[in-house]
Amino acid sequence: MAYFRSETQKANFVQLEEEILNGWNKEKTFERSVARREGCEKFVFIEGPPTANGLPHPGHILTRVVKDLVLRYKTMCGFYVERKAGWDTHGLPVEIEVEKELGTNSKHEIEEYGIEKFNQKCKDSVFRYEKEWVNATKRVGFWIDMDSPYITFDNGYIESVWWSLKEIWSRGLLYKGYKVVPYCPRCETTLSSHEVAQGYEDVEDPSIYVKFRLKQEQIFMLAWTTTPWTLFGNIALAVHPEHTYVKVKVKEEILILAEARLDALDGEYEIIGRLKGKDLEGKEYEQLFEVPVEGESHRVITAEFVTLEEGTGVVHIAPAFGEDDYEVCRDKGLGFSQPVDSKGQFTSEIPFPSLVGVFVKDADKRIIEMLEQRGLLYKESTYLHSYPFCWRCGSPLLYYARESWFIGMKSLRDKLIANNEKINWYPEHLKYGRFGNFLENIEDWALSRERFWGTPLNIWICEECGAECCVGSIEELKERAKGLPQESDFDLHRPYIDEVVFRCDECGGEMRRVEDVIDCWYDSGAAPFAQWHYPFENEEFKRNFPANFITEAIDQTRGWFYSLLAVSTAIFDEPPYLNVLSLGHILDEKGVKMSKSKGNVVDITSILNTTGADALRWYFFTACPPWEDIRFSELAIVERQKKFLNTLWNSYFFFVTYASIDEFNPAEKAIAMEKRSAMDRWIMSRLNSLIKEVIGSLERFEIHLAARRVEDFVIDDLSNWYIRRSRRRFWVVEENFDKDCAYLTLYEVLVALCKLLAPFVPFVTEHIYQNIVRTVLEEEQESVHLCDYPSPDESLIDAELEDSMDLVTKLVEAGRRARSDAGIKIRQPLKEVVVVCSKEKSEKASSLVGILKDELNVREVKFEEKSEFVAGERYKQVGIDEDTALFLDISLDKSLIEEGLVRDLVRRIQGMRKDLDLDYTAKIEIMYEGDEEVKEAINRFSDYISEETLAVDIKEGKASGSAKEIHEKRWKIGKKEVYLAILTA
RNA sequence: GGGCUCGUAGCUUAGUCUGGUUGGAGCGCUCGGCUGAUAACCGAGAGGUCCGGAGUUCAAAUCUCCGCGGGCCCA
Repeated sequence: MAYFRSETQKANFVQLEEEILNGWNKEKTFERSVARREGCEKFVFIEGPPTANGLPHPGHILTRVVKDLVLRYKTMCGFYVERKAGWDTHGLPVEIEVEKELGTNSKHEIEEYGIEKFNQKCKDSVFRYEKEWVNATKRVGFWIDMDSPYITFDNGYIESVWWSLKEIWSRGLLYKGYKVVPYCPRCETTLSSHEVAQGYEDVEDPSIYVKFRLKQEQIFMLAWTTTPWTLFGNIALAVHPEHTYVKVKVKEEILILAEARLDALDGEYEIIGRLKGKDLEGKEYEQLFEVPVEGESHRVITAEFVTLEEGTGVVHIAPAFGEDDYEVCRDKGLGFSQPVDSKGQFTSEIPFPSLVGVFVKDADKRIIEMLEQRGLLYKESTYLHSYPFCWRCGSPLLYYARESWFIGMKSLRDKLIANNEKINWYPEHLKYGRFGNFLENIEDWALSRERFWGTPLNIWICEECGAECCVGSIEELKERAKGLPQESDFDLHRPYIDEVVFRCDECGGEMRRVEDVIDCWYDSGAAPFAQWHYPFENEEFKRNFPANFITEAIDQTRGWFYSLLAVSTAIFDEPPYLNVLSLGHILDEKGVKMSKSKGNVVDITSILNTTGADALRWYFFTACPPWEDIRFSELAIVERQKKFLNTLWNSYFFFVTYASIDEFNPAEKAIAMEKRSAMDRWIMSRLNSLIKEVIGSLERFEIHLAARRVEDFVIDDLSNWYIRRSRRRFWVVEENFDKDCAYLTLYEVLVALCKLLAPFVPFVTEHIYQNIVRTVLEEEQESVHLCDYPSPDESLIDAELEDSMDLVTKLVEAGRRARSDAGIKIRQPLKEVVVVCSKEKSEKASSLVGILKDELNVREVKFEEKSEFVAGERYKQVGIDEDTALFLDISLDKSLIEEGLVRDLVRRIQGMRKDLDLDYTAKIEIMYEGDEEVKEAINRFSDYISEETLAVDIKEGKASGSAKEIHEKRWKIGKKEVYLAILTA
């Protein structure tokens, strides 16, 4: 009875994977793999939540399989690895998708449409492609709990976020300020940096040099700008404290500018004085236009950001229209002026009635004219630079100061840096590179968004006295807001929350919520605790913090990787994760980023349906280091499958085919390793060396090295050497010890390989495991994914033996080359090969001499020392290294020729068996016709021929009759004509 | 425009941190061999300005600087 199910030589991976998926589903294998480790040391993972309002992209799939590999590996290593899925559901990108659908173009239109309806649409849209996400996730084998995911729009999640914001607020870190943000005056909305990045275009803007007259002196500061309209908001002029400035006489006027920027002047000038920038500090100048200003203004200040690359070294500062401008004015305690409204039009604050209500960019020309008239324009030209435009409507964006709520990250800078110290980054350069630099220069977090679909900012302000109150829980909300429905399903989103009004504790006035929602990056940054509804439900969070591992693509460095660290540092002063793997992106075949607009996004689903998930996974793992960009190639996926998965399959196929024939049962055999052959000990040694390397690489997230090592092992060591060299041992008909050793060794290697590869290619390994383990060893785990990861058995690693095999391989290669050079095919037996080498080497190789003999098809292998061997003419020589060479005796005699002829005949008969697709065990009869030499050779070697070809009878003559099936062919072997026929029942 | 990163045969890549034999593989190509040996395998061959330039050094794919190109982030 055969113990193993027989297989087809060609695997149908797609079908196999679907069967395995069904099996896992039925057996609850994932759940059991997690549960089995309950109580063990935890390996905490946080899923970076995707948004399901679009289809999953190849990059998402890559991230998912890398996560899966690591989590499966850690589970098999004995860790308790829970995996909670998550969905990111808030934010501007969601709103924009809905706006597209509704055809709205501004906030105003949304309000008209109704916030309630709009938010409902947003909520509906975020799971539009949930099914596709779930299917793709399952199909690629990513084991994650999608039945109880965390969802950022859930009340419980929002409540945790609120709690955390209140923590921050009560420490005085959540404050209201102004932020200069890119703003579309037509859509009346701020844009995210991502949107802004999409809209840069090269444009020509005016370039003007403006003269600012110093008070009490007939001297002008010369400043340069490309945005004349911002001059109405001018508050200060900035110079660099250390650079040299010059007073120059031009015609009748005295101008001040940086010495290094004298090029900016036209015509003749005379330098009449030099001074440092800091010497100019505090000088007051006359306002260009009479615009009301709150606070101090119109004096010269110093700033490090002033450069000498363009302009005059004197920078016009308008805090309402520039981020640097705003910050420097704030730092120096200067005032503020905002003569532009939210539509980008001048307000009545400016002293020119004809410009009131005019769009700022349209006013440039007239402003220049007015300067000219007042004699304040030094010169005018145009300037080509890149400027951002609204990606939706094409309007030029304005940098515009808006009221905004901030988290004071700057004051947490040292803590952020200290916490980053505790994190291992893969690749390492990010730690102090991109990420570290970012932390060094960290800015306060602009948290609020003047939008609709997001976690509402939980701050209420008294309309009477301005008192602030931050609500940290639903409980607190209900307490404060009389008349709020007490049922628990009150939706915390806008617009409902907007209607909740408090009574002010201070003055009894009405408190209303700040209308903003918060940046959705804060939502996902809160995932470590909010996914467990901490602190309202405590236990899970405490066991799951900090996380051991997160991984996402490189673009998350300043995204989620940062928001996690920022939130966690602000609230717990702990790093939220200890290891972070940053993945590269997937580019198309030409190395260009995949994007919808370019239409070069690959359809992963079709690859999964035609080639399979294991092949895709293996490609991702082997293609390059995980942190580098992959040039995606569908052809390469198929190639790797052919190369690796097919070879693995064929090794397995070879085993089950012969193990079935021989009714081999591993449960009944136990043979100590030292009793097995050198070949067996060698492959086991290689296997254990491999296990060691794979574990080492995986611990460093060098997934590509681990995978490539296994691939080399399977193809070179196992298939092309061990199995090829050992196959005759399996063909022996009768029971014998050596055959048992071979079966047992191959079996053990395959089982270990299954476990080793299970995290990489979970489907095919499960399939193989089910057939070769579960069928015979019932006490074993029911799934390969429930097994322990292999650990290397050092006692089986024999470095010396591996060395010797290396040497033999080299000798074989040399021998084959010698044959090739001499034009003698391998089927032709030769008399001897002489290896000239050191004594040390010959001792090494001597135990493996049988392999050499067989591979090179020679009757004898001799070892000689260099000094003692003189090669005759009949030897073909091939050098190996300085003191090693191989000499092949290429002389032929009658018996060698005859033996060669016999092997040729056997080869033909085997070919004919294959033509008929005969069963491996089917017996045949042979009939032949040929000359005397053929007849003699066949007679002399009839036993050998019968054994090799499973012939029960060999007769001379032509086949005829109808009792048997006849397959006949005429062959030319060398110069001889031979007729061969095989007869089968 | 700035920061980080990658650039090695037609393609995919190892080697770069830690400078030192003749820069290794695989796919593809040419020739030969082998096959109850798997869309496989073996041997040989063609194919490299190691992105370009400069520098450091006895010696540079490797270290430094300046460019060019791709990618990401930021403006």
